[in-house]
Amino acid sequence: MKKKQRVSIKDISTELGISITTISFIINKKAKNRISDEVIKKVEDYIKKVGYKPNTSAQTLRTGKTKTIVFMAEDISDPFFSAVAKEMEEIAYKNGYKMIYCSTENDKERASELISLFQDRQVDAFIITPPENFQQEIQELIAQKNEVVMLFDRRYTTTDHSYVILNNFNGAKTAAEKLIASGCLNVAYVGLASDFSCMSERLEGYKDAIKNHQSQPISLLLPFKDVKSKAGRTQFKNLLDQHKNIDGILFATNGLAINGLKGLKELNKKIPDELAVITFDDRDLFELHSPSISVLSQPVPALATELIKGTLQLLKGKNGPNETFQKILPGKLITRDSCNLGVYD
Amino acid sequence: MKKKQRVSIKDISTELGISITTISFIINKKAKNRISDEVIKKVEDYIKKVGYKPNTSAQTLRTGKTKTIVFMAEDISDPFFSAVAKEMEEIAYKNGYKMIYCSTENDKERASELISLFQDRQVDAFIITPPENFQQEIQELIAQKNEVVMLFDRRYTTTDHSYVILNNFNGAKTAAEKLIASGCLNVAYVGLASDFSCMSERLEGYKDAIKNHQSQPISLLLPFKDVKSKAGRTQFKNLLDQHKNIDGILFATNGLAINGLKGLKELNKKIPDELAVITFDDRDLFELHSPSISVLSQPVPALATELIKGTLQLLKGKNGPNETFQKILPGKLITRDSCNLGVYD
DNA sequence: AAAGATATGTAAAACGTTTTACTAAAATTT
DNA sequence: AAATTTTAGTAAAACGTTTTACATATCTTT
Repeated sequence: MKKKQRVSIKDISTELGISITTISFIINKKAKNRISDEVIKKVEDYIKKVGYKPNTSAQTLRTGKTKTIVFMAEDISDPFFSAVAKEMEEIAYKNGYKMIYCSTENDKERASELISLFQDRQVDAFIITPPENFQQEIQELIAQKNEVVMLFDRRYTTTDHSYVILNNFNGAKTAAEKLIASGCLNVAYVGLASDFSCMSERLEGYKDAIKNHQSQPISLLLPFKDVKSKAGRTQFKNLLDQHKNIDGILFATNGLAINGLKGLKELNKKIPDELAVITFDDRDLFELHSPSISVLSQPVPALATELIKGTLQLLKGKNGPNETFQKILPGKLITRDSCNLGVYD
Repeated sequence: MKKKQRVSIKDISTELGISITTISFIINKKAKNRISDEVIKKVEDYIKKVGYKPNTSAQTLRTGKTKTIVFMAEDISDPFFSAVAKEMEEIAYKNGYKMIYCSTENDKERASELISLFQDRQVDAFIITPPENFQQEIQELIAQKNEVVMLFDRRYTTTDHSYVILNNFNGAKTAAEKLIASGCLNVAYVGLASDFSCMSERLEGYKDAIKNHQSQPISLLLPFKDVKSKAGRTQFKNLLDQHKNIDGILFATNGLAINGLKGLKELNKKIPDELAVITFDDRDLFELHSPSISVLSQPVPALATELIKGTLQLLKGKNGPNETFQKILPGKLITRDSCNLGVYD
């Protein structure tokens, strides 16, 4: 019923007999040394009283800024990304920014379309987990300098840009070393066939950990499309078949681990007696699994905080348009029953 | 480097020597019987050529419409809600709408703040899973008629409004009947102490299923804050302790089930031999669990499609501002190992 | 051929801000 | 007391649309 009429600066102006300019200055904290304290107080009180809120579209139209940050995740319904999204949203709002989420599905075309769409909508910043083979597009996006660009989860070593990522090398190394320490003699690595930095870094971390412990690395790199597929599971089982001596597995993502665990269940493999397991990315599934699965967990709150704080800092742009923000955060090994081999020695 | 300059209607106007008005009419498909086909084609071709996209803020400023839909979920990082969100986003974009997500955390204050915030931002529609004790606020929101309001997952039977929900009664009944059919003699219900319609409907469905099979219903209703807590788990264990004869459990939400399964693990209860289990809401965790857990799964794609289609329909507003959109969709029982008691008879 | 109808188009106001360039009065300096 | 600076404030343009009200030319009817 009561369609309440929004009050505009003009309304305040006529009501108080003060010019629009003056009021705008006061609202935007540009009134110091320009407007008397008396008038400032009068206006501020009135604004509070009537609950005035500036019209966002008018502000955007005038300034070209939308106060909007886009988070383009690989898949926003993935618990890892959605948890990060949720944390960021909180901080963004407190700083007067709204966030929009979307998913690339690791699809180049889709990602390009989304970027173009959001550029039309004049967003101020992109936080992106780029799909594969996307370096060129990211470079162009950065070069245009229309928006702040922050990469997440993946970075390019041959381009200078802002990013927040996990210390993937150390994480993988720690996890693989844990498997070795638990008594594994032949640790295999199951990862993604991908140009993502995080994937090569994890593989390198694994290799570094095992180099003095087993004759050669054993790895399976699946294409993205097979992470959750039966075909992927078959390839995984084949690996175990070809290398009967494998007694430990490091999964590079939670998706790979879930599919892998399904495969192990189908093969009736006993964890950890026959095979110890550690995976990247914690999920409550892993805690509840029988046996519970050890994980290299990503520090979600810290990642989210750094991401959004870094982005906001770049948006303020105090250090010029070429400033970058780069953070590499350590993961944390959570030991559960899936790698307790040593216990049974 | 190449900051490409956005082209405006005015640019097109001066370039083509055609008035702004005419061009606007053509863009908005209001040119029929007003402008010659020749001019229409000329303008449309030019627009395509230069890739003109209207400035959203200017449109909003002029029309008061933002082409934005807010999805206020209980927790957007919950797999169920984020899956629904993702599906809706897709369709919304295709229809020229963008979506914003946020989480109420089942907190009244927070929900009110969010609504107020988004009203300031002039969003066009709210899709809401209301927190508890929020009926009054929802009623007021609807009465203001400034935005389209669509409820999800919960509804109020004493207010006329739009909603899309699961057929909770039938779902709970089907699940409980399955437990009975599997040989359970004493089925307990673990739910939420809540004024949510879905919760009372599920409880009723359970009661209806068991009324001719066991002397009396056994139920535990936990407060929202204890769903994931240790305290909740303790209460659950106490229930089992007080009713030694319980041989089947129906969990009303996946959160309750996860915590409950942890409790059962701590008690070393054998599923399904000692205790059969079914829960609402499928998650890959349940498939992977040992034994795999039977679920009453919600039809996520259908729910999402109905939600967004309904909202878009109301936004078009062909049938006046008092039109409502109400859909109740059936769930699907997915039978897995956790209720295969009968097999062992 | 005059009157009316139709086809084709445009001028200008409005949406609500921000910001540049200005004015007028008061205070300070010379 | 004149010149200068400071203080306190404002007018008006601009951002890019949509839409109302109007204008002109052409066609149709009488």
